This record gives sequence, C-alpha cells and structure tokens, in this order.
Amino acid sequence: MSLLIDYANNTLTPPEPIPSLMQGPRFSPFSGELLSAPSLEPWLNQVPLREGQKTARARQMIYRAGEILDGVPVICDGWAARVCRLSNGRRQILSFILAGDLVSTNAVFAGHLRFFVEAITAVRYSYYGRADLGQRLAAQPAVVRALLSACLAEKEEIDRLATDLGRRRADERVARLFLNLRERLDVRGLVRDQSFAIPLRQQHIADATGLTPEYVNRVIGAFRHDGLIEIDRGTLKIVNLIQLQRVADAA
Amino acid sequence: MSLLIDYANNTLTPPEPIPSLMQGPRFSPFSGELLSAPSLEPWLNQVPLREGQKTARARQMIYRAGEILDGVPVICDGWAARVCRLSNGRRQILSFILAGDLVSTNAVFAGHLRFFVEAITAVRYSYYGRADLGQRLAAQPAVVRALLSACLAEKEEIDRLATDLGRRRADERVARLFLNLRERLDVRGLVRDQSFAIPLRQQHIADATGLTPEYVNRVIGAFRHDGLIEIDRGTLKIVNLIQLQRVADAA
DNA sequence: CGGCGGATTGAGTGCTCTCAACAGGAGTGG
DNA sequence: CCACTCCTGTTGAGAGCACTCAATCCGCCG
Repeated sequence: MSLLIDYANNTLTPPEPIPSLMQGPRFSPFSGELLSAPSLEPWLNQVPLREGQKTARARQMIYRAGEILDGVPVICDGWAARVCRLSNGRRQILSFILAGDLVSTNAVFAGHLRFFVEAITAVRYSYYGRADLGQRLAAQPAVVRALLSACLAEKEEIDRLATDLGRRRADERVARLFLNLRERLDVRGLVRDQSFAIPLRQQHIADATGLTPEYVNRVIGAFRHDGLIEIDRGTLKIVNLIQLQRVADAA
Repeated sequence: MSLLIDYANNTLTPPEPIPSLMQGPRFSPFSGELLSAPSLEPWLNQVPLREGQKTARARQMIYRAGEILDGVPVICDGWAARVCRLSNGRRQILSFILAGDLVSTNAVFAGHLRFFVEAITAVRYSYYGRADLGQRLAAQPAVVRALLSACLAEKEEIDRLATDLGRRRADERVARLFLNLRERLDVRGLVRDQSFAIPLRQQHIADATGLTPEYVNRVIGAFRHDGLIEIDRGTLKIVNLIQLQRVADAA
C-alpha cells in the first residue's frame, strides 16, 4: 500500500540520516563507513512518482526484456515477478516483487532490462522519473548508499536462489520459498498467526523453484499431509514452523 | 596478468572519459546518461594495490563467508571461484573469477561477503585498500559508473545462472559453461584456434552446473563422441562451435 | 448449465544420482 | 628408478527423484 514500508528493517519510521565518517575532500558515498542495513523505500518515498498509475491484470506482461525503459518502475499494489523466458516455453521466476518494491535496482541505472516483468495478481504500478530520482540522489548522498545496498541485497538473493536451484531437492526449495515469502510479508505486517495471503498458482511456485506444477503439487501435498502447512483459498498457514525450517535446511 | 585487461569491452586500451551530461547542481553520478558498457578494470588500474601479494595453492580457501574484509580482493593470476557451501557438503559455484577480476563488487561496499572464495589453480591475489579506492571514486566520478555497471553485469550473470540451473538440462548447462568461458577468455586473447586452457576438474564443472562429477563426465564424453569438443591435458578445444551453440540453445 | 483455469492424482518414463570398481597420471619417498 | 599414494577421469549397474502425459475433479464465472 504505502511506499513507506521498509522491508529490510523491521520498522516503518523513516531512518535517521546515517552519520557520515567521510574524510575525502568532497562528497563521496564510498569513502565513509560501509553499507549496512539496506533501507531504500523511506528515501524513495521522498521522490515524486510520475502522474498516472498504470494497471495490469493478472498474468499480464508489464515489461518485456529489452524494451526501452525511460523510468524506474515500482509495484504499488499486488504481486509481480521477474521472469526469464527461454525457448521451449520454459520459464524461470527470478524473484517475486511485492507492493513497494522497485522492479529491480538495475532499472535505475540501465535503460533496459534482460528479464520480463509479469503481473501475478492485478497490479498497480508506476514509475519514478529518472530525472527526479537523479535530483534526489544528488541532494541526498545517503540515498546512493541505500540504493547500492539494495542492489547488493538483490545480488545476494539471487546467489541464494542459484544455490537452491543447483543443489537442493524439490522439497527443500519449496519450503525455502514459503519461508522466504513469510519473512518478506512478516516485515510488512501481513502475517498473522503464521498465515498470510499467497496469490501464487502452483505454476508460479513451479517456475520459481525450477519444478513442474504437478510435482509442486505432490510436494505441497506431502507438506500438508505431514502437518507442516495448510492452504486454503489463497491463504498459506505455516502450522509447524520448526519442522518446515528443518526441511528447508537452514544453511 | 595485467589488470589493464578489460573483460567487458573487446579492447585493451583505457577508455576515454565518458562525456558527462550531468545537469544537477553538483556532482551526481546518476543524473547523467545511463550506464552502458561496463569497463571497470582500466580505472581500477589507477588505484594502487596494497603492498605484498598473497598466494594460495590450488584448492585452498582464500576467503570464508562472513569473515571481516578490510580491503577489496582482486585475483592477479590464476583461477578462483565464488562458492556457496551448504550442509551435507553440497557446493554451488556461483562464478569463476579470472585474472584481473574483482572477487565481487560487493566487496567494495560491504565489510563481509556471504560466499566463499576458493582457489582453483595456484592463485596470486591482492587487495585494493578501501581508502585508496574511495579516493579514486571521489576524484573520478566515472569510476562510480563503471563500478555500478560491473555490479549490474554481475547481477545479470547470476540471473542467467539461476535460469540455467532451474530450467535447463545437463548437456545445455555444460555447453553453456564452456561457451561462457570461451567468451571471457577470448576477450583476454587467451583463445587460439578455438582452444584454450581450462584448469577445471570435472568436480568444478559439476559444482558450477549443479550436477555430479560422474554425470558431467558422461556429458563431456557425449560431446567428445559427437565431435563437439576435444579435451586434452587441461586444454579445451571447441571443434564444432555451431553445434555446441545449438546444444546450449541461445535463448 | 457449460466452460475454463487450476488442483489433484495415477501410471509410466527417464534424466540424473548413488555406489562401486578400475585405470591412468603426477607427485613423493625410498 | 621403482613403489606407493592421491587425485582425477572413466565406466557400469541400479535406484530414485522429478518429469511427461493423461484423466479427473473442483470452484468459479458467465
């Protein structure tokens, strides 16, 4: 809903300016202390969004790989996904994008992206103008750090995904996806009593975990049978968190 | 050998300063034109490396996930790998690091990394001091852009890896790895007559492609049998590039 | 009611893994 | 120079995880 939400810190208040330890002769976002906790959204909130939000229906493509991008897209409401498509119709979901998320920090710096962005639910989205963003970046050095930090966090997230896809079994991958989503939604206050709304079709889960929908179904069935989770009309409840984490194998 | 090598552009000459289109009231690396071709090394070359190179023997760990990192490590000679390790001894190689490569742009901004760095061959490596790097970054805004650009390129590379691991079969993955390495080495002038030195054990290839060494062996055997490649004492020759690309399925 | 998208289930297949054995090569110590 | 060991590559047999194809079921919506 509100772009004020900070998914990295467990707080909704705008952060204090980071005390600078800069020693260089002039502004440098790098010579000071190292980046720590990423917290991008509170700063982005000070940047005006372009007039006029766009909307997309579920399953609609919001952005196609390679298209010119003259703004930085943000998902305002709903779920979307970064998707890599290849011949044969095979698809890999690289990340889920929740309300308030930049589609990718790459869009801030690059004029086009290498992946597709697809609406999962109905989605409202908008753009930051690059000029507006640039002004804000110039005016507030801390934003640069926040942006970089977000970028690094994205990289680490993909590293984790690659490891999961390369070296984990199906049940581990699905469990980790559920736990990952729970964590992201929890920060936004969208988890109540270990249950949360999850608008994903099993096809989405399959594309995110590198499996087939049928097999995802069997894995979920096993989880349900073992009392780890319950799923009912788009709501996922984690019944046995400990056991699910054990399946996910925290490593 | 030389850190002047630019693996992104097919040129060994230091780039011209990028003409700035900045319009902001003061320095901003972002309000100008968008990032285009990444070319980090020529600038890094102007930054002094710390005194005293370190060396590591093959198979030795250079950096352990989580360790404090007070400099930015660079591989000067040899091959290394970014490795994610998890319980059960499973390993995933996230990328290969060649001579002249930063281990990861993350190291410029973060005090510790989430992955291991492991020597594949004997390796000479060193560090950029963060203070030195920071000074250079402050003095030359273009370096910031180059650094960002390299960071984005790394992200895209991992996106590709994740897609391969999630949605491609064994033979496609191995073929793509070979073609990827060929491309990187070609830029450095290390490919002659479609053959190049490849110091990887089949275990490394397995860890990079999410397979087992035995199965990698079978895939390579099939490639050899089909006349796609030849391997002899650490040298890989791509005999039938077209066909290998077809297996890799450019998508 | 009919149709559609999605979930579920079954049967069979096969890609990839596991386990095991063996061969060759490089280094090492005697 | 030889014996030995370690590492790596190679190959075989068998198992199993995940896929393919297909049918059915269910909830929702027009």
